[in-house]
Amino acid sequence: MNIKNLKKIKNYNFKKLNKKIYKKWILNKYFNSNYNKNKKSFYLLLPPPNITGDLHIGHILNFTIIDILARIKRMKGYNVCWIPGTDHASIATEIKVIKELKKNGININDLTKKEFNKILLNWSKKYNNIIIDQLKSIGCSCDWNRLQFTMDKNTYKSVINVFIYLYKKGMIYKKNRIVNWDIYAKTTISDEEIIYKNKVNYLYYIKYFTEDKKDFLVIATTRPETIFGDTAVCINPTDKRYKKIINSKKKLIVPIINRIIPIITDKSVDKNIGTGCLKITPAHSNEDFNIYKKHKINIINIFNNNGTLNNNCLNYSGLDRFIVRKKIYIKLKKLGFLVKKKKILSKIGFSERTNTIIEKKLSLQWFLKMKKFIKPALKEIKSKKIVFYPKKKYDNLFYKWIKNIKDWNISRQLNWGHKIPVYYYNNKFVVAKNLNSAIKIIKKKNNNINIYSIKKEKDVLDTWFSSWILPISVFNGINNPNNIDFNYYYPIDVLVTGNDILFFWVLRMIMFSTFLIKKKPFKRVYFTGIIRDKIKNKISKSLGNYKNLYYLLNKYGADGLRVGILWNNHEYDFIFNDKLCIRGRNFINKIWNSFKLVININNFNIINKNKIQYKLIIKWFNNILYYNIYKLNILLNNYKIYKSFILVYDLFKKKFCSIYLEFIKNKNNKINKFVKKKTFKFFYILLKILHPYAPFITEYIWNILKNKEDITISSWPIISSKKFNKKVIKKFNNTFSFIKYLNTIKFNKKKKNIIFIYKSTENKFRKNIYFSLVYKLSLIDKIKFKTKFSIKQKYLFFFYKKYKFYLLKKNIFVKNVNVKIYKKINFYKKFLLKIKKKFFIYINIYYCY
RNA sequence: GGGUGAUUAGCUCAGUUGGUUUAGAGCAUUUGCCUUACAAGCAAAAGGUCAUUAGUUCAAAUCUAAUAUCACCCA
Repeated sequence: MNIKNLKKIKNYNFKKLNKKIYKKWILNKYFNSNYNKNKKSFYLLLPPPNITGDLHIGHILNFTIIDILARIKRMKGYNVCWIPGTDHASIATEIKVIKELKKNGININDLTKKEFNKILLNWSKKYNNIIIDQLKSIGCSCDWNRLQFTMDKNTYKSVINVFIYLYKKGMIYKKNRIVNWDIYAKTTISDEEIIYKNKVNYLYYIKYFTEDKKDFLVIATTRPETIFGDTAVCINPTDKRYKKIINSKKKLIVPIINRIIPIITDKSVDKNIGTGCLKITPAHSNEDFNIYKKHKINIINIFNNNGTLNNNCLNYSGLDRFIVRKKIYIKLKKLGFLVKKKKILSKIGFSERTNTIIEKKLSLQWFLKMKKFIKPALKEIKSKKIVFYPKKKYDNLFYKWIKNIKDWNISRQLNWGHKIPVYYYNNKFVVAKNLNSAIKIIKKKNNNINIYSIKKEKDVLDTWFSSWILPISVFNGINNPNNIDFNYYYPIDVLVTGNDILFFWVLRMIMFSTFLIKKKPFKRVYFTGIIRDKIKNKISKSLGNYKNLYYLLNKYGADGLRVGILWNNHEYDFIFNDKLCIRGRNFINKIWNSFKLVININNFNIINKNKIQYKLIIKWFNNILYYNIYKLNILLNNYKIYKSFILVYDLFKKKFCSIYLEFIKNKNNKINKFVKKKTFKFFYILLKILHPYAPFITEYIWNILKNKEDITISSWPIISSKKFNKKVIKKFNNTFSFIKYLNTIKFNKKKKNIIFIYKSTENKFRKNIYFSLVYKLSLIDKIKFKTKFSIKQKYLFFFYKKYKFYLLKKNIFVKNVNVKIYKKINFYKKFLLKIKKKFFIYINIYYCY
């Protein structure tokens, strides 16, 4: 592009240019990474976004941080391999698609399984493409040759192999247990997918009469509709209130259904909850199920999969659980069994995905034994070889989780996901890679079997079953553990993720990797806070409380968006709004305009004279630039991304633009050769350190200035502490703050202004302040040193730090003399009071003696 | 109930192992400026019992304790 034309362009046109720039990066294969034994590897993994929809601002924060790390490491000469991918998100996607179909008037019950699967597949393709396009538009420097999808052939194969491996080790089993049942999705869900909410509820007190109807117990329950599943009433054996009735060994009659049930005793019953009598419905509560196992009582399931009551519930079968609750309440009241109804506040579990109340239900499911994962994972965490940023105490959290870990329910009653590799025949089953190998195994056991009677397991695996193997499976390290790439790159150098999936994903990856290959899955974990909306809700796909990414990109540009989102400390949760992006865009604009000025300087007339002020300002910026880059590298080594950005922003805008450029530009269009050369040098270095944060605009400017070289593959500046002098920086800082102070004094601009200072402090003053800069940047024309002052008539004195200086009265508007001085006086008055107070106490004590 | 973190300007937040400067930015507000990089800008002003109370110290936004409020995680 012609440089003269550039001057006319007011703003950087990101809409036109960003795509071109990204294409160029891809064409030059800058982001592709291959095995290279001479280079240090740097492995990054994109936490795969769910294909439930497009990306939101929470993803952008996460991915921008990864990109910054990737770009810096690449410039530092590492072989950076950033693997992108998407997650099939079995339950989340399936629910989303069902809802979407419903909107269009399609009921999934009308579709065959094949049709439904086809729709799911098309959905996944569509959103895969959108997500990839969005990742590219924000400038993510991923290796697209290694793109992953958790339902890809390779990952599928890995998942199946892991399942078979664990099954052979005896760690996977099928059993009837109490699980969390989502009545809308009609599947089990994990404990972690339940959200507990405080809700107003009622406690119903119900009379259970003894068989001879002479006596009764009062039972308190929040769920009267479950009386159909009652098979016992349980009391704490130490509860004195019920000693008589327990000893009488009478049995009870369940109201309405008139079932006869025993009274049993168990220490696990809390005497203080309700009346101390607990009705036992073993099929619908974990605690009740445990009691059932101990005491050999009956078990009765009363719910259908959709939350209605089943055939065990008289004429209530087929009705919804909450309708039955109301009906039972009325009936109990009518028959005189109800003692009272009490309002209480209780926590009720909702499904994260469908927002329906979770039902506990006895169900035949696949489980993974977790005990064997504990030891190796604990060992890794205790050794503290995995470093967490920001540095916080996660150890206790991990220990707590690991200690309380239960067997993992890995089966889900869904269509979308990895099918469990199990084949049934004659009420038995085998575990096998595919149907053919299943047949072989079965035939060995029973030659007479009819092949067509063999049926595959319908259930799929929990989404997280493919996620926890991901760091290994992306290199095909499960199917082929000896491959070069896997051994070269593994483990991940930094995992960047939100702290909300610490348990779901981070801990499970540690458990899997340390168990299977006895290696940690990552060296470091960088946690970001969670982005919230105006009312502090978590921004998420399921809430839909975010603006479309393309809207933000069109309005503020990728660079503006990246910079904007970095402007808040993301170590904690923070609230996002558009103002951040405006700030980001304005900063990008500043970069653009500084570029225009630098080009302008290129056309200035060269002069040989070099004034002392220019020498000084270059000395200053030289020092300040190298000092800040030195600090920047320290911050980056400690993974302080937010602070690093603030430093770069401050250095560029406050120091370079506001001070340096303002200083050297002039109306005469003249510049010294040395100044010109230095200015360009500074600008190049600044572009380099800006590049990871704002990759597009810096690349574009670099291309123009450096004649088509690319900044992406330039080298990162590394500065030794010898390149700057802290004392010099301090002297400059003093000078600037002195100038700032002087500028708060209202001078009479028409007269010559002279500062007078005591001769005795001259040396100190000269040591700490550059006079020539003071002359240039303030209204002071001269600094003079004197031995005597006639204060009252002529002069007014001021304090700057330890220095006392004088100005001629006639040169100042006396009324406007610093208000802040009075503030300081107030401060010292208070300070004095404090001391007096202390003295007073002291004197009092003295008098006591 | 247990755990973790937070409380600084009207709003959103920085503030390094206690002292480097009068506790800093950005937005919003007020004032002055279309100046040859930038009005998406420049120059400046106003705005703070650093949640409260006590303690340690020559010195506390920073360390300790208690209290209050809020957020998140777990049961």
